[in-house]
Amino acid sequence: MDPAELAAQLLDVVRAEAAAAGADPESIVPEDVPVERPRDRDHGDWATSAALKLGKRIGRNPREFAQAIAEALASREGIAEASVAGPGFVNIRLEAAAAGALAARILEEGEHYGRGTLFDGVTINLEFVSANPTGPMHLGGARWAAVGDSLARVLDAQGALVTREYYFNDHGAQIDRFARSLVAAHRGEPTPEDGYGGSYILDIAARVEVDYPGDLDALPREQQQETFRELGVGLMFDEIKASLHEFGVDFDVYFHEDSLHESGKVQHAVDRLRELGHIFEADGATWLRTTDFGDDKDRVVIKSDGEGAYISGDLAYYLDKRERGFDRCLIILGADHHGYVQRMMAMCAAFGDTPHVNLEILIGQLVNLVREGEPVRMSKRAGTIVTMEDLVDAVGVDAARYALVRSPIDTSIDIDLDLLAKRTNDNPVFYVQYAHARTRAVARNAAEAGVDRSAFEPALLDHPTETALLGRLADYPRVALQAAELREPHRIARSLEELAGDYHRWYDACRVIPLGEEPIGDVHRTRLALNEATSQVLRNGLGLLGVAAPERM
RNA sequence: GCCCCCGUAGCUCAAUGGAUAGAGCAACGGCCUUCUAAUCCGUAGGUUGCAGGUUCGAAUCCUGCCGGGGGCGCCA
Repeated sequence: MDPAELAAQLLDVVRAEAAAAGADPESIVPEDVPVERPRDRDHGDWATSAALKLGKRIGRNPREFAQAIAEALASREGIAEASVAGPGFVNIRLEAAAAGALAARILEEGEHYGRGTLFDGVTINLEFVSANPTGPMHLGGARWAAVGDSLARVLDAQGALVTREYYFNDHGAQIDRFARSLVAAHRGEPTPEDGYGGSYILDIAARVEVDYPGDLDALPREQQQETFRELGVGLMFDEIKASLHEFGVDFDVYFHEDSLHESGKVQHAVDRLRELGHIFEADGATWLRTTDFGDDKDRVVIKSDGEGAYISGDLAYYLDKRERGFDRCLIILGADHHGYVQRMMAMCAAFGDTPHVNLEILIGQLVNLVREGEPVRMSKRAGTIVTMEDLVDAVGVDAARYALVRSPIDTSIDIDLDLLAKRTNDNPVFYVQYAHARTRAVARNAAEAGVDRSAFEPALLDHPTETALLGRLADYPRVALQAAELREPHRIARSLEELAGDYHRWYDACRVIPLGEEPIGDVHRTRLALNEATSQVLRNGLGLLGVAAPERM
């Protein structure tokens, strides 16, 4: 029996009890009768706080109500025991056979176990990273790469049609500064006041010199800068793409901001908003009346010099995404951009869309670099950045991705490269990966010893570590669903760590391959199924994180 | 000044409004002639920043304060 079946039984029972108390059974919805994993395993396999939640509503004392639920539940098939505890919790213990049957189901469903239908058929555009091509990928970008890619997988597992998109900002003043820095490097001049330092500028400048077929110094200054801009941005972008690919993150669409301006999409978006009556002219500029939609001030869309303001690109980009047919547009932004959320939502509403539904912005906190306990200020311009490549070199792709995806995005995280490089064992990714490698070792040894899966007797899976392991496996689909609902892939990682712990404890207590002269029995064959089911769920979960599930370690 | 995020074990961090707040690392003590000891078992470690409030129940929600980070342009 899995939680969904138990929940159905529970709802049935609670509705009957509610009716007996004179309440309308249909007023009781599944959300009122949660099936939870008790924190303390001694309390049972599952628990519900339904009596506490509903007691007042239907006018019954919670403990008495819980007692009635427990009694009705205990007589149901597959349930070994149901009892009342504390202020009105109902603790439920399943029969071993009912709990153990899950192992067979997981093996049947294979890589589909844990997938859901929350976003069936919904088209989602997930934009993340979108770092400016003015320098290599830094730690912050690496965090969004890890989180964004994992979130895409988590949403996909709920049936969504996800497009991973990178907004490539190749238009505007920052790019100009980048180009001027390259020119300065080329000429051996010092870095311009507002330019970018760092050795990578010298590298890129040198590569532009090699790539350019003609004589750079024969070009007029303006054209020279334009050449450095075009080639330099291209090189930088290729480098970013390569780093991301190395990191296991590939995008479906790399969207160039320049194309918005060149193709008239900015004008199209402004025209559309004008039709809707949200545009006005003042002080020689064109404005969007975002204050009608909750923004604290109106925003300039077209500056008085005729150039589009930054937001004009966002307008055009958002409209373009919607016109490409995406139901939902998700954007992961760093905390340094949180000030844009309000105006972006206002913009979304101005187009007639629903903020936080058609457009959703996830604000992630920053990654701090720490060295010997002291924070190190990272600055692209000063060249004191730690790149994604540095991180990968220090700890490897799996450990890096895992470390970045294992925390909720609204907490800032500290990365100490020296620490990670020295003591890579303190990264829990190895704990989880080791559990998977162990399942494979057991499988290999079982095959050699002649333990097969010709029998499956779930009632034999009655050891406490087996009950615990099965409960965790049963809980996995709920975690996957929750990760998608809350856009929190870190929940997958945390859950896998718990699963790995349950597996290691089971491994320690229950043998798949008999010892010595002991004959192979159905208990061993059945345990092999549990081993394979655990292996499958670990693979599925690590797959959602984009972290490898090794055969050996 | 206003806005957003955070404050939990020595460290890094978890925890749908639920029961005795949990993991990993670090510390200390145990288990390998047995499917991988990167495992497992045990000990120690806490006024969940502070003060109120909401309720059967608060780390979680509300208010105020303290501390840390970030943001508030016709920059991008």
